[in-house]
Amino acid sequence: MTPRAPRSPVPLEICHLAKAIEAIGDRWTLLILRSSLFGVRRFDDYQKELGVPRTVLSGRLSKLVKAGVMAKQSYKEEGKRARPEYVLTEAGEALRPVLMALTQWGDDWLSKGATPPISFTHAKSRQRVRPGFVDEDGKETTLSEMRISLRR
Amino acid sequence: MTPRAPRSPVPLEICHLAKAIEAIGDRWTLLILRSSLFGVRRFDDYQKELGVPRTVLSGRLSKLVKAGVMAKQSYKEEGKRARPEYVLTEAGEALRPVLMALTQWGDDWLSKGATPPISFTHAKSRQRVRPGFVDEDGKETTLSEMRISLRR
DNA sequence: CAGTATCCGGTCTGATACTG
DNA sequence: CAGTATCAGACCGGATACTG
Repeated sequence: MTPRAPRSPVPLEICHLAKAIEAIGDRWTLLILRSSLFGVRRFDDYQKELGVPRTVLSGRLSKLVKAGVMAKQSYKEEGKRARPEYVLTEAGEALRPVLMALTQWGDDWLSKGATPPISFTHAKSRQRVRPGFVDEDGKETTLSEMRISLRR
Repeated sequence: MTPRAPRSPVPLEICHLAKAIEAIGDRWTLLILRSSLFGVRRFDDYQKELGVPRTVLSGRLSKLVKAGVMAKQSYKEEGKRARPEYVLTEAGEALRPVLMALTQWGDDWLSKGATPPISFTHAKSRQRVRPGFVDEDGKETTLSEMRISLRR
């Protein structure tokens, strides 16, 4: 276990985790990202699904666009006029594993015995897959095999 | 890419990701968890490191204890009197991979070319490790090989 | 140290209405 | 549909003070 420390080895101001928390670490933003990872793209669809106040939604989407996590685009369905949509950028899509890991944490620790409503398996082998860490060859590295290095 | 959908396939009320966001998805809570994963345990140490208002810190720690993510204990150093400390439970410790994944997301997308202040490598091979998904044999499964199943 | 209490100005939340 | 406007109330941020 981690020994007691009066403070973290990485100062807050240069910590990339702290920056990530600053960018997406609030309730509505995380819920918006959840919806968009499920394919929701339109303003009113977010609003209806989450029940988020429209003003707040507007602000959060702008912030996500400015942060480069989402992009505002136009799409056009046949015979209908163009409408805006908010889609994940590559950076946003890269959050999928993070939120999947958080989903499984919820499965494991927040739901007393309930069968998860969504589960992740390997398409062919049907084995359950879980979040972990892999090296460049795709082999798992456990926390105890891992070395955490601080830049001086 | 995920097709456009008017709403998520999993209703919010039963979504374990939504529950996880409810439990730990706010700025201060995430920052507290960051510190505690680095070994911070005492009230004033959190307060000094994060600059969080004492009232807010008090509330967040209580909430985390109630949620089973942290525990309030006593510890005693030699020759000093006992003091409280807030430590991660097993559930809290299980968040380490989630926040490590978020850290790497920050490395990859939030910091224009800056060398990460903290990095994760395999202790022996010295290869960089990244977050991913593994099956029961510890072999990586990519997102495209993965099957996402919904419970009916 | 480890909190709780208080105060104040600001932002966020939530509800509803209005517009292109 | 996709927003902006408005408004009351809650919560937050920051400061400071007080207690065991």
